[in-house]
Amino acid sequence: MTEVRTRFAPSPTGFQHIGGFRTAFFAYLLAKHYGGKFLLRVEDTDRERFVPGSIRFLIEELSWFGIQIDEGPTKEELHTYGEDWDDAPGLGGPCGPYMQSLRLPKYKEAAELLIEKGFAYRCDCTPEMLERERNEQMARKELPGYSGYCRTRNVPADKPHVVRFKVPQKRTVSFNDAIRGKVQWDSIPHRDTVLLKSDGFPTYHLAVVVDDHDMKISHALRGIEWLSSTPIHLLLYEAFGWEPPVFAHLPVVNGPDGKKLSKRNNAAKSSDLREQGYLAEAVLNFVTLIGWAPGEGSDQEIFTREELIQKFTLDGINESSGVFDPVKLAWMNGLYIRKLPVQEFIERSKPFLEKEGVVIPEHEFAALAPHVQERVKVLTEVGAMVDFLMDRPLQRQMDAMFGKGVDASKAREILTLSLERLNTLPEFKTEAIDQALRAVATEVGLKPGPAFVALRIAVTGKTITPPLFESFAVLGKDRVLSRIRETLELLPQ
RNA sequence: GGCCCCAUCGUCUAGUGGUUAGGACGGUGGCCUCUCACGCCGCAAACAGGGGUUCGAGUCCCCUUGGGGUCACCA
Repeated sequence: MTEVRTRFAPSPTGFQHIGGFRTAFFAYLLAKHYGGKFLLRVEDTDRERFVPGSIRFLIEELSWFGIQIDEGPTKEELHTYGEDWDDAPGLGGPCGPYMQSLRLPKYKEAAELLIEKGFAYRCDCTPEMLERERNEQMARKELPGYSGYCRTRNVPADKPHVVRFKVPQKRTVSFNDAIRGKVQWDSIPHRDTVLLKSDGFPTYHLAVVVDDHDMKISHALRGIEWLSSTPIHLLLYEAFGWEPPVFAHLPVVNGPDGKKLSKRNNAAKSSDLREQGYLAEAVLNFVTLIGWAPGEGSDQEIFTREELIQKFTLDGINESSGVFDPVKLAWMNGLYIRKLPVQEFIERSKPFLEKEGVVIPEHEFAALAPHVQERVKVLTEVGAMVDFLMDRPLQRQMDAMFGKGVDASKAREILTLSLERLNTLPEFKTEAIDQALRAVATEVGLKPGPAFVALRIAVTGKTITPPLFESFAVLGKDRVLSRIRETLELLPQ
């Protein structure tokens, strides 16, 4: 088998949503599975839709996911677009440039070749003429499309023109899709389509065929929306006399509302996920599982990147569309957070704490980290879990203190007794606090649960916190006692 | 509308002619328990419909229905 080479070929028209990245993951995983190469090619053939910053976004996100690009735009190529930033990677490779706007001569040459061979022709029909033609066709209830008026007119090269592909009307075309099996058309559902635009830029059809061939792409993975233009591409390969790659048309990823993922959909943007405290490895794992499964009766769903590479093959890809379920992602993210070594959990949490203004001594956070780790699904939840460690006035949820046999006077009793017992503790450590407080509960005639509600709120202000005794131990005797005293003042008589 | 793709619990999926249709998320009941989580145990929940083929269909074929895509000098 020749080298497996796949590419992710986005157009820089804005941010990529999670569905776009899944395409990249699949291409990457496939290449790596077979020990091949994964390339990034920028399909910037539409100058009007170009959005500055989108290439940078793409490369940085891929890097966040830990995906190494083997070949792609060089720093100079990026620079051409003002997409250079300080640590832009210098990708490059033997098949460059990797930005289509920098490959214009290649497309022109290819178009000329096709004209010479009689597979294409120049056309100088104006947009107005085409529009009129289309309207007439619609009026006659015909399928709209170019009539082929210029096929035999021999439009000279020095006049403004486009180059059109001479699409044979009566032809059977079929190919073997790696995911769907044989797909066949008994006639070509396209008219003479444009290959080279009048501004000298290629259309997608020409560019993708020329580049995939030029870059020796072995497997072309793309969204299923491309399936219906595959006949054009196949015909183009035939006209050039080139061997087409293996095509794999991927199923769609929909949002939770069942509609195609878009900017409107929540949680569709990878950089948002990062800011929301999701881990790259969890997102990679989860997103790969939309439309792919290991098969063979396996029900494994937690995979390291290496396992993914090892198990990923095209026949594990589904043919039907899937839904991106943020709820399950959150679950999986929680799983990944819990699997993190504590120290790494601490490190990864830091930026989030900082951003939320939760400033606490590292050793205090570290002491509670193991408990926090199993209580959060996303890193943005860490702050609220430990901010009671900050030295600032507490906002206490006083009303939550009452109920289940606890009224104001009972609360006072609990707090007063706790104050006394904690104060006389020889060692302010978890175990000792545990014993002392349980004894208090017993003495006031309450079960630990209800009794500790008052203490929890008194000392942390909240109803939901890491384990109580550990939290007290970290806070230290002075802070705990003074917070209890403060609360005593707040209690109604 | 023509052409093409798709169809298993709410969701992600396993299944490749013979299964009590399995797992996971979510839901729900319980255990554990200082709150919240974690963990563990249980329950509910699916083969879109109709025809074939076959001794036997979730699995193969056809039709219907329902989704989706595509028919540009956008990708």
